[in-house]
Amino acid sequence: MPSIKKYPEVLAPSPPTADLQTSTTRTRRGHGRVTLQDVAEQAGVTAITVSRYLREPALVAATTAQRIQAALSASGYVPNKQAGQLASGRTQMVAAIIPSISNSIFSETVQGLSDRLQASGYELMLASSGYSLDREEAQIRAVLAWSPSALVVTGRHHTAGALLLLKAAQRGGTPVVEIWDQPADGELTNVDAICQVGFNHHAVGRAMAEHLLSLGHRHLAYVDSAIEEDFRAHERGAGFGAAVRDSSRGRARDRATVQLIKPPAGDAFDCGRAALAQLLSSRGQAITAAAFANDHLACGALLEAQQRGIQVPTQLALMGFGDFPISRQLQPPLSTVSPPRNEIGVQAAEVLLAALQSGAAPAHRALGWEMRVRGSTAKQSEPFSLAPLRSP
Amino acid sequence: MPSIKKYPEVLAPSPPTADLQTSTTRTRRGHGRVTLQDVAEQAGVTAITVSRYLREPALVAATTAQRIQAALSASGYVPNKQAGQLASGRTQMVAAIIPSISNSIFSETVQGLSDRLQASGYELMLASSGYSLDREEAQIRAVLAWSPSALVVTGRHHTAGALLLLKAAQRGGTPVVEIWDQPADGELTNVDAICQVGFNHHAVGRAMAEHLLSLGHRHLAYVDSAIEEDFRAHERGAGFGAAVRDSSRGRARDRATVQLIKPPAGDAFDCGRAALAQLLSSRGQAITAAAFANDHLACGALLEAQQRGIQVPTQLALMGFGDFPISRQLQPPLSTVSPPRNEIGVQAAEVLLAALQSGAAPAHRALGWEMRVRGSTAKQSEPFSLAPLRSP
DNA sequence: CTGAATCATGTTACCGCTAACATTAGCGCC
DNA sequence: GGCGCTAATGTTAGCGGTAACATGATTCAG
Repeated sequence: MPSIKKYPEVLAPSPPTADLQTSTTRTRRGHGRVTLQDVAEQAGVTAITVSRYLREPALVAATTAQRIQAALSASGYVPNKQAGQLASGRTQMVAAIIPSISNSIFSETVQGLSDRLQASGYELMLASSGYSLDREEAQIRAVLAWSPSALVVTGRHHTAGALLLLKAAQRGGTPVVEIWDQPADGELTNVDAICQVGFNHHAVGRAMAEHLLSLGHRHLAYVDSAIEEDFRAHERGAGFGAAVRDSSRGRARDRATVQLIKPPAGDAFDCGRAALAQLLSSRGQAITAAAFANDHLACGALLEAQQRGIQVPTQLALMGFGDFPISRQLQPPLSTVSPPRNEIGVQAAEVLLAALQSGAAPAHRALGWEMRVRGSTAKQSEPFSLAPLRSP
Repeated sequence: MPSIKKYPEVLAPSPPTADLQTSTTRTRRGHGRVTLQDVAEQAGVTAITVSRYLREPALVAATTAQRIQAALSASGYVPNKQAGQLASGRTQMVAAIIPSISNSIFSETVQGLSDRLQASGYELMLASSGYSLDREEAQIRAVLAWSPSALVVTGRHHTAGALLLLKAAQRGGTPVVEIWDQPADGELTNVDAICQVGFNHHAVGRAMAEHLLSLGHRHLAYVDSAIEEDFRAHERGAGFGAAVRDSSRGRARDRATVQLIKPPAGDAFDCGRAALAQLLSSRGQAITAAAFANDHLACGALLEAQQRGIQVPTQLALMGFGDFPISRQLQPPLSTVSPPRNEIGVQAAEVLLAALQSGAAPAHRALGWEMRVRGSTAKQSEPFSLAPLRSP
């Protein structure tokens, strides 16, 4: 008596959705889902014809198409991407690894990326590294196992191992793009470098310094991010410092000074508040203007200044980076640099989609940013040296 | 003369990473990646042994394990999840669909979800519906094609089609969880309802009203979200209204009134500012306290009040929802309700992981929230009726 | 009316991995 | 020394699709 081979735990005892009989020839496995085969049987064709109908409807005859369409909707067929991908070697998925999902600066980029990709039929697989390069490497490794169509990583700093993986992926035909960054001036961009969609943070730092210098400030500070691995913030700081030093090159007097302040870790607004205290207690010449690694820090300082009765910008000018919604709401509104948060995501998607279509390597794309000068760094009617900040 | 069948465009002309010869028997396809087979040949075993080593190292002999390990690292093998999933019927991926990625309230939930899932070896596939139920349905359909291990959707409002898909998935053994929501009081929860991890927004609305009523306010307003499909905000409004009306039930005098205000769409802070204007120009009894659909709206109103010289909370008490970082920074700090933003993600992940392990349906989980009473609704020394807001 | 071109569909052989079962070797023990 | 038992590895047959090629039915030029 032939024993009926039993299915491994079939999770759905009831047939899925509609009551078409599952093909009787099934021998061992079968995960209990409606397959192309099932649809094809119902429509009186073979699986490949249904497959064709789904991918290129023009290839099947109109009458067949109708029968297939009917069978499809009757069965509630859901294609199996895994199978399709395995067979075709193509996935319709892009993996992205960002430092933090909850950080608003990246979440808008993810939104742009996701929207643009979905519009072209790609899914997004998201991982966050928590600003750790080691975790980033592990996650690159993990997502590569899904054979993504393309890969998005944040910034141009990676572990050696991660870089190997990225370059190998690139060579293997999986476009890779680094977002939110561009090499600093003078840094060599070698040929097999990874495509970048972003902007030069060093230049942003310079521009911030130049803005403050142009207003007559001579004793400046840059309040860096508390996050060790926020390389982009550090780089803006480096640019800021370089610009200040350059401005005094060859001068005997009226030399500008710059101080780098590193706040303790914690809530960004609170960090900003703490940084203000440090600014006020700076030894030597009193600081009259400060740039911050991001708007939250700057807003914290601005609010703290308000509470301490320090006049902004008269006694102390402040500016941020990021152009967060809150920044223009405060009194005075915060001067800041507006990066193309959403646009970076959209452009990264477009660069990747173009590369996927053409087969060529993705192309760098330098994006613009804007300085938004507002009340917190408004022009002074009086020169600063005449109204110095009295340090407490 | 037997013609050699050519490969379809192989994207990587150079062999991947290491220079082990690809198996010579390959006939047609082959996407040019290192396979288990390749590793197995190098290690002198068959593919299944390598597969076992990777999944359950204890099952292979120590000496074999060493050879396999050597072959693995020499080849730079990256497993093919698609193939593994197709064969095993199991994916290590959870799909989540949220209204908006860039909205900070959800991004923290996604962070919690992602972190917890990754800790258990699951990947996260993310889609955002842009607060549209139709797009949500389309995206549920799309992600189901990836046979996710589990599915996360936001809220308990879905199109009829989406609901069918979700229930079918659930029956098919794919756990589904709705986050950020719980049914309102009295709403029937039928048996095959979908698991929910969140809290009751109606109750939050009630609590907000009760807080304001307990401070002596009698003329209240709820400023709703400008987003049509922010059902949770509407529900808090409904709870708010119900509590106000309940408080006056059976009373002849000193009855409380409530007004629902819908701000125009736009930047949340600006909406809040505009809402303040509406509050001040309300006909009838002057409003002395307002609750907002979220902290951004409330902060906007608070800032606008500051600029108009309206005393908060003396003339007008304000409270928000969400407990965003900025809220406790303003002067006066904003009273608000603190939802378990991150915790919802973590708990959703745990509920799903538990369901996946046990095979049982995921369990509901009601999460707590806290009211944070701060300066913007501080207790009055004088009863409010004696210091009414002079409407302009 | 015939043969080439075209259209619509089918057949076969995989993609890379794993479940289920099969086999082999080694071991202890009466 | 043969038996059962376990440990380690192998064999087979898929998972559910799709690429490449094959085939049969039409169409149409000459």
